[in-house]
Amino acid sequence: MKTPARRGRGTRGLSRDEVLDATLDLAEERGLDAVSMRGVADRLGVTPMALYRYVGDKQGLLDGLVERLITELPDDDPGLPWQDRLRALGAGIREVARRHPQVFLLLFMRPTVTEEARRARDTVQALLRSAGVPEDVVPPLQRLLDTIGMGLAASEANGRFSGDAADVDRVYDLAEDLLLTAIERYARE
Amino acid sequence: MKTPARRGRGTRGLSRDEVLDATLDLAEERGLDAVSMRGVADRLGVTPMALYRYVGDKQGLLDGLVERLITELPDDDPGLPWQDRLRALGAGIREVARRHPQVFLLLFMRPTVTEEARRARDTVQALLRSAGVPEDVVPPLQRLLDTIGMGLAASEANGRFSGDAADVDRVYDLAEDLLLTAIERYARE
DNA sequence: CGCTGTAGATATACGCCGTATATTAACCAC
DNA sequence: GTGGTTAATATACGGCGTATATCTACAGCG
Repeated sequence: MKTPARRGRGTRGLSRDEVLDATLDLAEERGLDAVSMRGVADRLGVTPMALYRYVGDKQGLLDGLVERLITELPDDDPGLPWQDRLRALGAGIREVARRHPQVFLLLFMRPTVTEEARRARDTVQALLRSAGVPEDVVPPLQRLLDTIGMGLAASEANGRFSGDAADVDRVYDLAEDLLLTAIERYARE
Repeated sequence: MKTPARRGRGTRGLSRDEVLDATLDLAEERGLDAVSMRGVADRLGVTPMALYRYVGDKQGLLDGLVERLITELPDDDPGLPWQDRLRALGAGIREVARRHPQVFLLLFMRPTVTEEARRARDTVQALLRSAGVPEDVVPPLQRLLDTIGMGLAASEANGRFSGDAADVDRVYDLAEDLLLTAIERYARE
């Protein structure tokens, strides 16, 4: 047995998924500031430079993190009434933001280009269509919806809403009310 | 003349305002990543350690930056109709975000505690009151307003809205429409 | 005027970061 | 086996935040 450790020199054993798993764990445990090439590599029992093959560079690592965040969102169930689907989506976003407060902010910095992001966008647009929103309003309204959901979740998770939990809930209730009536109004026209 | 340079060793010549001015300039010219203790110090012709007396540490520097961002918002004119005041505020936020895209994201990470932030919050609340929004709805609605404005501005300035300018404008129009009718609805009750 | 305490700056150094470059070791096809 | 390729390591560089120690110009006081 020449390779006592799990991975020898030229052995292919690492993978992009493994790297991102470790990164997400690290971010959850010790915050985004603790996410460094060296930190992730240590957690994998590997040299920092080994990561570059799989994520390109540090920015690529963060992009991968964002990608993962989106996949943590709950699946949409098109069978439900659109109101319930909207609420479920909101709750999902809120939970993801709570789990990864600082990482969540990265969502504001990247355009919707990855496959996962596209899928999430299409989900919301399908939801709006099934609510009866006319086609030309769907794209901008989807963007507005995204922004409000992400903005609220980011604010709460990062402590910008400093009051007690009940106050924060009121803001969410208000947003929900506002959005539901807006969608209904556009659907009626 | 023993002190050829403007600031000799023990001369008191630096100030917190001077430091933050230089920081904001640097951030605008070369982005947030270029904002480092060394970078700011260089721009002031000073040693990095000299900054610590005025801003505490790097986080304090960034907090000061956020504070400055808020003061860049346009002044509110209570004489105007509340609809116009709301639009002016939105345009102001949008412009600040455009000028300092990355710095703007820091707003999501800090609670509303500084004097400047409090003033901005009170402005929005006063606006809502003068629109006739009942007292118990004012605080949560103000938070929602803030979040939507900041979320849209942050998204646009950081490139999350990838489409052309007309598409982005449509989102803002939609938000404005949505908020105006919502405020009117709450004011009527 | 000289003395001294102190405030405001510098000098130096440490450990961490991202990553460019060069090297090495395991595997594959022939 | 042997050569080429792939996936890892080793090393090094410049920049970062900042702890610590030092220095120096001034203020207050006799």
